Amino acid sequence: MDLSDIFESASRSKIFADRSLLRPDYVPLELPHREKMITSLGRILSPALVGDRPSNVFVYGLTGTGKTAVTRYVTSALADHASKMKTPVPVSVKYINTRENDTSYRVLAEMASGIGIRVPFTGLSVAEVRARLVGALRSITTIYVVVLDEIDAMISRIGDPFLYQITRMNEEIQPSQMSIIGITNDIRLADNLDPRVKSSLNDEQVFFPQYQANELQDILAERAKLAFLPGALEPDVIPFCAAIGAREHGDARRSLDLLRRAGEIAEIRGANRVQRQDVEEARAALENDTIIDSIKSLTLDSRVLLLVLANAKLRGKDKLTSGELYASYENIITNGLKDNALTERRLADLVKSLEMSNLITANLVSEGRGGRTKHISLQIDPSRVIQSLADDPRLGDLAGSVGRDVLAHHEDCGARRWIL
DNA sequence: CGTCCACAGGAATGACGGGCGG
DNA sequence: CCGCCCGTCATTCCTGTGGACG
Repeated sequence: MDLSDIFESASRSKIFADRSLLRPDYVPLELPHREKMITSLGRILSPALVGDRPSNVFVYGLTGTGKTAVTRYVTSALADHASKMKTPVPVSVKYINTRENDTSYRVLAEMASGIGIRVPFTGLSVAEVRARLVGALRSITTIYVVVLDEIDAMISRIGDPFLYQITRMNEEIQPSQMSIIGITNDIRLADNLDPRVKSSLNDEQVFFPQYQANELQDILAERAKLAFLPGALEPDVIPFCAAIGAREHGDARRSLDLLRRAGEIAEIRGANRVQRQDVEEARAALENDTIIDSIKSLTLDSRVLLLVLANAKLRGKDKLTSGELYASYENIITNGLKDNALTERRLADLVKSLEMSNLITANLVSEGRGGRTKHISLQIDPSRVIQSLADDPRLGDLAGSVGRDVLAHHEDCGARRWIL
């Protein structure tokens, strides 16, 4: 088979009609079981069409409950409608993901770009960016609806004073007006906010409950109708994907990912139907992907931490204290990897970020006279860690020897010891 | 009931590369 | 090209702390 055959067969899929409909960022035209949220958000924003500033809104709901899709859908419908019917005041809409744009500078820069102002992505002072944004809004007249997605991520990084600053901008940007839609999956976010921010941002709320399994089925079926070729899905595939998503807090994104990945697996298999078995494999593959991806993005120091934890776990010690971890880490680093090990303080931050990416857990414990420390343990299969680190030229040998040593360890119990 | 362990984690500071405006 | 400011990484110095031990 030559290349053109491969490309040819790939372009004539036996499974997918349009794979892009299953991508996570696709905003569908139909959002089943979200009619209520669509109408309430629409009602909240509708004053924009008659030239009034809509209230600020908080949109609550766990991941994969359709917050982002509904908000994007409603805001873009609002903008379309406004431009079509030539409203007295034009309406502009900007969607900003504050996890990707997680500094005040970048958020302000994105806000500026939403009304056509280009700001260099670094180099100016925050105050300067803000001034340009305000100036631009003042020079035109618009109702500017700004969506701040994953706003909890932003607040934990830059804090709510920034949010307060944004809400206060309204006083300076006349004749323009601005509304903020904050999207969060932290249900209790408002409780921890500065009361002033809370009162101005929390005028209106839209809550997104978890999807039930049967609702997820509807969503998947709706999407599958166009994404897959007729008859490409075994009848139990969609219910199975829905069941998995339902079990994980009613997460539609998760279900859709599974469905797409299962389709890809079936396609690679050369089959023309997706089976339940493909979904099983898709689940394992997706899990593996996120682990590999997060390990790949780590620095040498964090990788060594994982390696130490993997080694300990393979030897039956699944918990290390911060002190033990640091000692082993320092040992490896100074034995030829780098000149200087990081300090304990810095390592504490690395541990924290590893914990954030769910690779490890770190529980604060106090053992009286034994002191106060963290019990740190690997959350993933240690062989995965070793496998992922084996192609790091700096760690390959080390990772390999951990693996070999454990093999040897199993063969003749404890005859050899591999010292970290 | 105070001590004291083994850290946690905040604050201040600095080095550094990127990228502006002038 | 300079001076400035940015975000990021890292260090130094520091105060805080849950609970077993004495």
